[in-house]
Amino acid sequence: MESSTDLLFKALADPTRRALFERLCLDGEATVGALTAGAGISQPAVSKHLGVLKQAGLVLDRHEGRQTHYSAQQRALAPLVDWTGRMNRFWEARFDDLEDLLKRMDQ
Amino acid sequence: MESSTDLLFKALADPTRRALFERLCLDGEATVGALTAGAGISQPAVSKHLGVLKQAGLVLDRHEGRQTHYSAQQRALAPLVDWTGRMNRFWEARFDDLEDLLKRMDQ
DNA sequence: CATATTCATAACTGGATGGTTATGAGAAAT
DNA sequence: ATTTCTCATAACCATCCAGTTATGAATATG
Repeated sequence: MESSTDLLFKALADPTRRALFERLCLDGEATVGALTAGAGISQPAVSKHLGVLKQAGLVLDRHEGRQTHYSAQQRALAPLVDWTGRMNRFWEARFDDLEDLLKRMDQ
Repeated sequence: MESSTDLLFKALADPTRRALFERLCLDGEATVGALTAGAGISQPAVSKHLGVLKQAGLVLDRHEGRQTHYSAQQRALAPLVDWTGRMNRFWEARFDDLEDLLKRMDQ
């Protein structure tokens, strides 16, 4: 079983995939053809990347005639934001402890 | 050439590596032996993971006698936080635009 | 000095992964 | 109906990667 957080990190680990997601964030919805034009790789490769992003919940697809429009689903980044927050909270906590210690030493 | 952001994402993509980093964040400094005890994999595997984390700037190592102490360097998460921020800003911006539009329509 | 401990590195292996070309499915156009 | 267009999937390949065992380097211990 693979956790959804794991899927998320793995999906974003590939730079080509991140670039696709970034473009969708910046420019909004785009077709596979449009995305392929700027990606520097073949259309099937782009489709596969989009499949991975979709599985991670990072993009949505919408079928319109013979083309598929993909769009970013920024909400899917939430677990990543939460995780970094948790990791940093401990840092801040330890920082606060240090401050407390210094304060107590000052008295 | 591999960007430092890329190194960061790739380093965190592996669940074993994330677990090691999380442990260092939670419990602070630890030796390779201690980390190996809880990792469920061989010591060389742990050492390799720590090497990857170190290269990504996520951990620091301190040699003391014959043991090496590793500690989390939470600051290294900054680019990740920035990136998620940038990706979400556009979402918020578009959200703000929608709010503006609704406001203007309301007048 | 000899031995034990702790970690890092080397060499290897199986499986995942990112790319390719070929092809098929479905919708539009002629 | 045939052709064209857009995308997804299949099959394949090279490379990367996470794990292993074996071993060496450096430090502590007897």
